[in-house]
Amino acid sequence: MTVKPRRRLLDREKLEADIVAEAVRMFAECGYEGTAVAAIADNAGLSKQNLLYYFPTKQALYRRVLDGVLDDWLARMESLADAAQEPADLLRAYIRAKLRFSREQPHASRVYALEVIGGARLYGEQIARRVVPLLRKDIAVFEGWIAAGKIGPVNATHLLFAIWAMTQSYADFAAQMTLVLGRRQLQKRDFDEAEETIMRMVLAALARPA
Amino acid sequence: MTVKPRRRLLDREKLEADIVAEAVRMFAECGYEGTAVAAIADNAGLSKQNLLYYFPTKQALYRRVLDGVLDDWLARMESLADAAQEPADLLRAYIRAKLRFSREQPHASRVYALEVIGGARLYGEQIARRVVPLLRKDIAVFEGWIAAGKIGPVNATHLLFAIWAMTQSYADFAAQMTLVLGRRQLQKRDFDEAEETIMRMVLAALARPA
DNA sequence: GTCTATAATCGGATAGAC
DNA sequence: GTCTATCCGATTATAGAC
Repeated sequence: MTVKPRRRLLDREKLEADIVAEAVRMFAECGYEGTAVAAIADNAGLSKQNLLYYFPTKQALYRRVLDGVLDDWLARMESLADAAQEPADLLRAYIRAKLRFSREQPHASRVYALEVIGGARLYGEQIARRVVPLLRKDIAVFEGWIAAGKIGPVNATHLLFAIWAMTQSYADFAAQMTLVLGRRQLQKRDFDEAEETIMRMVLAALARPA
Repeated sequence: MTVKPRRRLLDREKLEADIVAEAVRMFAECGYEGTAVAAIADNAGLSKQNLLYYFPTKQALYRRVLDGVLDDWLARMESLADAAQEPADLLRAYIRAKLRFSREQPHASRVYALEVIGGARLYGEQIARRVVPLLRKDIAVFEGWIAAGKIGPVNATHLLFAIWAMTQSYADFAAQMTLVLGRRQLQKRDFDEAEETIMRMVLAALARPA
């Protein structure tokens, strides 16, 4: 009596997860309007009509995709800000986590970027609710360090924008980077070198004036 | 005999420029697939059929838009790399020019970013032909400085990626930045602070080891 | 839950008169 | 060059049988 519904629930969750995974990939590659629900369904192995049974509208699926993107990203990042570590250690962990997300979930990064570039019309409220407070908190942490004299008087807001931009671009601009590097795709080595270069820039910028 | 055609040519150029300007705005806000030719035509003050007389297909218009984006951007940037200035001066001019482009032509920046994020399917060849050689040349300039001992041994490729990412993001991620800053749109002051912060990071990273 | 069928609309593109 | 009219494929979404 309780076993069967539980079993079915898991099946359904698995199916929905498959659909969402395929939707992430397609929205990232073709954009929201450029992606046909039928194409997502095909690649996920079910009919368009059946997909629309699980997700009543394309917008609902899209929101669900972005929910998942934020869930994953926030789970990786939230644990960082409240640690009472040294600035250099915390920043390395932060940059490493964000770069790792760009490497492991490039489609997720790109779907988010596409939404923001388009003015966050469909998902701006969630960004304001879930992302912005976190960014503000990070900025406050930086400013706390400055006030405590742990780092030099850098502009905390733009420092965070810079870290975000540099790490994000290894997902969003990978196509251009591979052209410059002459590779088919970015390698682990590229991300290691990115981390080192970004860390060098950030740490150097934080130095206290002599 | 020569006057009339000349006059008409100018009219046509002006009309096409208007169409392209409107197309840039719409492609940036809605993406390629999300933009209807009819909407561009409406906003430019002519009929869809008439627009398709000037630009035979939507793709042709899109390519023309990106041609214009690159023309503008390259004209602003190309003059920088061959100057035999000091690294710090040249980098400030470079970062300033790129930030200025993000500020004055945010739509152009975003159309380009959308194309790259989508894998540069429609315009990759042109990027490979017109952009990549320039980026490689910039990287070579950095490496020349390192070899000459003018700057420390930074990774030139990733340094350029970082500069590109940081400056580009003030167009592409403006929607998120305004949410964080609590402003309706980015101000000149924000770009000044961005320039200062980015310059600080880049210059600090270039310092020779003691 | 899955299938067949279909509604309803929109999009890019063309034909041909003026 | 511009207009009216129209084609035709694709797309989201729904109805209803099984």
